[in-house]
Amino acid sequence: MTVIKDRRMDILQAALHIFSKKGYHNAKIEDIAMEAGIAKGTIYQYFSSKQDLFQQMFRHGVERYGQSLQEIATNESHIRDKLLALAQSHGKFLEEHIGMSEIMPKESKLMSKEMRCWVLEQRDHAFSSLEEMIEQGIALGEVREDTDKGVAVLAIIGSLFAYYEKESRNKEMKFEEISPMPWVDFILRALQ
Amino acid sequence: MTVIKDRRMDILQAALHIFSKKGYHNAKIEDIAMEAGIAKGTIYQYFSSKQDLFQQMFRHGVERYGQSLQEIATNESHIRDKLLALAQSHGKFLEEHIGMSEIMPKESKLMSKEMRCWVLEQRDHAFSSLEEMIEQGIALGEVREDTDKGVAVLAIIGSLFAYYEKESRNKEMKFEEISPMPWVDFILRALQ
Amino acid sequence: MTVIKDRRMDILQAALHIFSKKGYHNAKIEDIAMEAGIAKGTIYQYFSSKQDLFQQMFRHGVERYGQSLQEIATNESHIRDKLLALAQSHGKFLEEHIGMSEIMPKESKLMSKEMRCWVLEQRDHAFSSLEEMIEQGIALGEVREDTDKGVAVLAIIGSLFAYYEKESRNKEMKFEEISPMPWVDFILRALQ
Amino acid sequence: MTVIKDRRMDILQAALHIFSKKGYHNAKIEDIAMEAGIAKGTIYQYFSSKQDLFQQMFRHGVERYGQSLQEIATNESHIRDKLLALAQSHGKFLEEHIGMSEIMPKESKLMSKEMRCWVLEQRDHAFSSLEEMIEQGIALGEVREDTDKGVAVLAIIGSLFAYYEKESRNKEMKFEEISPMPWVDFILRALQ
DNA sequence: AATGAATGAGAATTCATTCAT
DNA sequence: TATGAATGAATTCTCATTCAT
Repeated sequence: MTVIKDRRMDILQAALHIFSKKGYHNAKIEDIAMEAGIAKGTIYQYFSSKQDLFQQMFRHGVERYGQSLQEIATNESHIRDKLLALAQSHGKFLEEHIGMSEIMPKESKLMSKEMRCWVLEQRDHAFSSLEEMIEQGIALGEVREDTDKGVAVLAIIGSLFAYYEKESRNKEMKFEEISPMPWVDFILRALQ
Repeated sequence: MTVIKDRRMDILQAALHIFSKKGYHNAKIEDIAMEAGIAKGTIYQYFSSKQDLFQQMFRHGVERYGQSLQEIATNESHIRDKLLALAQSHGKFLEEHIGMSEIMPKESKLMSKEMRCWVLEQRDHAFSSLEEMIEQGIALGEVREDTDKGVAVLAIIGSLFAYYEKESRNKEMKFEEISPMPWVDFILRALQ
Repeated sequence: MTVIKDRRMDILQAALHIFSKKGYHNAKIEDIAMEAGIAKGTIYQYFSSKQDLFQQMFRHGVERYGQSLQEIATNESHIRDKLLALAQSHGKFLEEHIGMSEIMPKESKLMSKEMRCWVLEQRDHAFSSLEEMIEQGIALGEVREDTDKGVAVLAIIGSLFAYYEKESRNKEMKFEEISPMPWVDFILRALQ
Repeated sequence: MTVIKDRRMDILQAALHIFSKKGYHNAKIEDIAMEAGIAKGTIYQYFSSKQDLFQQMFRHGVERYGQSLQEIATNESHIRDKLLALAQSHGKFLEEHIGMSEIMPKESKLMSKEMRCWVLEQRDHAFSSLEEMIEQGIALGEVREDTDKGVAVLAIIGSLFAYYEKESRNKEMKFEEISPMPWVDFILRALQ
């Protein structure tokens, strides 16, 4: 069985790595090519421009994050387990996409209007999943009925990011090693 | 009475505006000069480089944010009022510094090591103030004793950012017009 | 048979020409690129900066001059023939490197400390070769025994430059056409 | 008696100092102003441009050198004393105008055509004086009759510059402290 | 006359993109 | 299809010069 190398995927991976490490403007096409083990020109066989590469990479990452989040939010387990899984998944994602959360730029050039729309849609999807999670929690009697779902979701996401960011900076540990329990406990207190 | 124009301040303001709108790399020195109503070269009379300008602007913003946060966190009022004030101050700050939260880049070139340290210090100051706020709340019986202060602070900050970001994007309103009440209520539920 | 173009050499040649004609600061990178028949950016594929280009060009020229001088000074011929060869070689060199003698600048920025050292070393090498030439002349009875070798060498070099400079300016002839005989005769009188 | 400060002279002095130290292009007008103890703008009250300042400074230096040389060359003393005086005067001049010999650039922008002509004229004057010196030496029987005056003059000047340059670089002494005797002896051997 | 803040033309350098091999 | 040398638009920064005070 031959290993079929998917050049496109190699490049996407390399782009993720380099963009995350250096940010869009400091990442050189050549860096990415080198990381992918190919020549500069080859990238243009698969992507029409640096911007295109960035957008496709971004889209790829967002999709995967959204999927994983949806799966967790809509499975059958208890709210506590879901929050736990959410946090773990977030940590794992950060491990791979380290720095990605910091490169989403406002620059209109980087994000076409459609792309921006798509990102917001994806976010809304994700938020819907999480709101559904809250609803299920309410249905199961695990979450207080008077919970403002919208705010709860924002607080969950916002504090999750802040928590991982702070923890990873203070203790020099990998994202996956960070214990999500304190965060889960805190959130649960607001929900229950 | 002559109006004394403080060129340096003008430039700092213009820089804040342009950097926020376009991001560091897409903001041209000439844009900033134009916004400040001066010529390109004049900027270099007050700042040694684009990077220097960025850092001074950034420092200026961070300092002001930190001060306002500290004042609120350590005054005499109840926890609810403090959270409210915090949110309002945040909204007001975002109004002026629109987009600033999105331009803090990972790029090591933009942030000298000392600068980075200083920023983290400032953050720690801010976090300390907020932890103190929680403690006072506990002392006053307004906050549950078993609250994990560190996590609480992270959740407060993280969810505050997320809340304002989402609200402002959905409803097209100014930051100052966003009602902080839903957020305050949610956070209080976790604390009480 | 394809003509293999050595871009690096082309650029070095062009740089020599332009720097010689205009001096370091008035020589624009674009001028040099144009002279070399390439685009501005291409120069930076071969040299890291204008300064780097200057230094490499300079080093190249100095090396060649030093080699030719050493060969002449240490061969087997009589002192008169050596002086003659020296002058001819100098003329030929000036023809190619026209103006080079006038661009060696004091500016510390143009010459790194190591480069400066290297240049002085090269000079010392050259002077040693010439002193040896004088010694051989003494050994052969062609030069007076009481000759101060150090001063003689300086006088030879200094007057050689002055001679060619003056002659070329007065009579509008090429360097190679200038007769070195009057100079040789004068120097010999000091040596014999 | 009040000391009448001649601003123009102050500036000329400062310019000489700074241009000599840094070369034309690296000398900033502000540097010169600072050295002269005045403000940048003031220079433009006395000189129409940087170039004008350079030329006037240059002219001033060349004139003084030429005068001193002429005086020495045409006085009544013996050839040996004249050469000695020449060397001493040269050393003294270098002391004041340190580096000046290295800033005369080819750049056509720095030297107007008339200026260039004038410089060459001055040189011819100087050379005439020196040729006259040789002639007097011949008349007095101190110099061989068959001396090629033109070449002799060139050799005198060329070797004088080389001698001082080398000596000053090797031994770290001031120009005035360098003994001109070895040089005088060598030149005399060629002349006698 | 003296000042020095403001100006803006001009130059070095970078790097995404092209295209001949 | 893959390459990487060549390109040149775009941007930062410098500093001689001006001019209102």
